[in-house]
Amino acid sequence: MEDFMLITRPRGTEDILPENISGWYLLEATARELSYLYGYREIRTPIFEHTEIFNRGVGDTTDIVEKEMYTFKDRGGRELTLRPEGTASVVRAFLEHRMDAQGLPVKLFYLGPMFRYGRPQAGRLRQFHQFGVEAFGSMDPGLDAEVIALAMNFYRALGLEDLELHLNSVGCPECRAKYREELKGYLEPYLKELCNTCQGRFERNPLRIFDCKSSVCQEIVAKAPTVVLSLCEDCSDHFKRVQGYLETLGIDFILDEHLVRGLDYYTKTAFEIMVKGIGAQSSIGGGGRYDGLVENLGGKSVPGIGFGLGLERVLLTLQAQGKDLPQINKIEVMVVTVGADLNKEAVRLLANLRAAGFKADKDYLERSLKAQMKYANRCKARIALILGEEEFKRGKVLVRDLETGSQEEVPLEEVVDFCRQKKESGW
RNA sequence: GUGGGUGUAGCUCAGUUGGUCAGAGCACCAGGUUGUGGCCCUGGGGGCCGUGGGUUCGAGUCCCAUCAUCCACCCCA
Repeated sequence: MEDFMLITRPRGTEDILPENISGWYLLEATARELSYLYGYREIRTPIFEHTEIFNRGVGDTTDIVEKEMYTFKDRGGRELTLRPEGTASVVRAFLEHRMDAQGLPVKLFYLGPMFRYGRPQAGRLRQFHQFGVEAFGSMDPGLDAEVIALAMNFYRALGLEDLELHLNSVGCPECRAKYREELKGYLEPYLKELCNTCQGRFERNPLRIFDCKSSVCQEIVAKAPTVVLSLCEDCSDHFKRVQGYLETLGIDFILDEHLVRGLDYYTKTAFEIMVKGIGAQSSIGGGGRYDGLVENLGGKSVPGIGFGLGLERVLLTLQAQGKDLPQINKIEVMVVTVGADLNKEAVRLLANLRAAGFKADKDYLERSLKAQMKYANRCKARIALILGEEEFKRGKVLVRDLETGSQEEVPLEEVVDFCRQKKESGW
């Protein structure tokens, strides 16, 4: 192993440093609060699963499965994969624990790291984090709307602006198969004009040609028949009712007939939330219905719907839109000593402050008063409690307000209360 | 997997056609103020100039490779 590897993080991973942690606390807290508000309960599944779960769940013709998974054998020879997304694992857990036996629907949410191997760029990492929800057991289009509303409210709670909700229906296996043939029929005459990748997609997954960014393909596909027109009655009705519920909830959406999600399991409702300003990546979340997935993974036929959204991209968007995040790592009170050895007193006072709920600290480098004050300033402390020889002999402590610069003597035994009062009255 | 840009101090970056080129600002530490932070002044510690080869009397500078990083394609969150 090269030396540099010892202190270099693996490509496409990030250290989240103390100065950047506030945003994560905010996202995680918002996700949890909102989920519970909507009746979703948290589930934590392993970070790796049997590879087969993803092959079967996500679909083995998808890019994710074909070339983006971290797959390895453990010492017992098991084929394992670091999860590239959340849904397959949650469905597996749903089945393994017979969660349907407790009555449907089952509404779950998760928060955690996902892994996909690809060239890193703005908004794309090999280890990234998602917040997602999954709801099992109901075909009600109202549930589709609820899931979408939850996602949109997450962004709104954080103050994000200029989001676009793209909505489509990819139909059920029956009408999709029918549509697939229709689309192929339309594309056939243009086959040679399509870009190389799309020529390959023609047989395997012609719907994905809609996603192609080549202008030639876009032009051809622009006049292609759309999924929506070939939806069966059930799917078409479902789609209309989802839209009706969204309108009821006051959620704007853009009908996007070209929206095709990259995971194979979606049926009927598919959606994606787009935003500008975070580089070439514009999708900060997406999801849809997956009525066949549970059965596919060996369970009974239980419908499901969910979303997954990328927390790094949400953070990038917050930054791009100039939202500042609350600082949670400020020290409130710094205990400072000067003169004779008052360290024991300082330690005692510090303990009392902390017991009273103050974020408090002291110097441990035997630094000068000046250096200690500087440190207090750097820690953004509001108050410096200065223990000086002379005051201490009289049983007093100097309380210095580092923001206003005012300073007064307070009896040692009253100083914690004094700080509390200052804090309660807004310092 | 493909393409392009960039790697010099903890950070942001200067460094002229190869010849004091080891630099600045910020940050850090100390002093000015022998008991008081922020502003100011003075000083200090810190660099295998990403790594390995090559060209040359001489390479931070040119060439090759490699790694890392950023951006884009691809794909998606």
